[in-house]
Amino acid sequence: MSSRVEHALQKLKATGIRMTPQRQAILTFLMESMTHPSADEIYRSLEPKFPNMSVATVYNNLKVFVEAGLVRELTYGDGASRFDADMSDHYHVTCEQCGTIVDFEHSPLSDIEREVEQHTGFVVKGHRMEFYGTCPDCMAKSSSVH
Amino acid sequence: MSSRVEHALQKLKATGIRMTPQRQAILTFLMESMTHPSADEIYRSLEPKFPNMSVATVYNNLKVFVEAGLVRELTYGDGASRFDADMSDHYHVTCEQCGTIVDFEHSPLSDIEREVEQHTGFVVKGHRMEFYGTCPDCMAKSSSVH
DNA sequence: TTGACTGCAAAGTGTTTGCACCTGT
DNA sequence: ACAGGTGCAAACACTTTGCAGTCAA
Repeated sequence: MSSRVEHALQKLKATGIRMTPQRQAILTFLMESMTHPSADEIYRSLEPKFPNMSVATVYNNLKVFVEAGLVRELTYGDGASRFDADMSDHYHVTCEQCGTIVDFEHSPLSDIEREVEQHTGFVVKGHRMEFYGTCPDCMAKSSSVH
Repeated sequence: MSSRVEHALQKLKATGIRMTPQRQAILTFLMESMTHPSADEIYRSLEPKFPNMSVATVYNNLKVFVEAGLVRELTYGDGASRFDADMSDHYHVTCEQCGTIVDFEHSPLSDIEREVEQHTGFVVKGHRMEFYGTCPDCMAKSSSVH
């Protein structure tokens, strides 16, 4: 298990949150995954290891993680929420064809946040930016259809 | 009725989409509204005028408008989608306390889109940015609680 | 030991769909 | 006339909740 996961587990323990095999498996899976999985994807991925685990447990734990500040919930137009255990500042690029979500590292645009504050009178705590388009794979596929 | 609404109705007609009182009312309400209402809010707002209209009709028509490029669907973490008939480039500022959504005019960040393309190989069609924080009203309320 | 967690099933939301009837063009 | 729209209810997908039994600390 990576030290990142261990660090997260420590953080949970410090908050008085109990450690269970399911909880640990869900968090580990999320932290080691690059694909921003949905609750159902997590559920199905862990099924071999936890055949009796219920979806409710996945949802319950995701909520615990989000509240503990370990995980971020991403909502898109389509169906289910996706979950991201990478809490560093980064944006997402989504393929409209196949649904792939890729990270894009970029320093946060704090200057534009200040602009928003000046124009709206809000106190801005953060922002979220999503790009959408077509991924290289889908581009290749559609261009090969002559 | 504003000329903006009339123009939109013309656009629909040109696409071969039939005009009905319900459809017209939903579109007019959306275009004259500043609050990015949800389907249910639209439904309830039009209830006095159309007591027999069903929610399905609201959803059906919103889908028609989105497909016709007249309306944009906004999804947030919480429950329902919200709909925005302002198709100009702008971003949204959401109050985490009361849920108010305010528009923020800003020239689109096309330079960062190009950056994304270079780093990810995607063809980027657009982006969406949401700011979140506290609105002036809620700030006043919380600071008055000594 | 005991409060927190799990699994299950049932309930809740928001949205879509199937179908008979109706209406705009 | 008739393709397309409406209203209604049932179906859906995702998520939450209630509860009895279980387990980590």
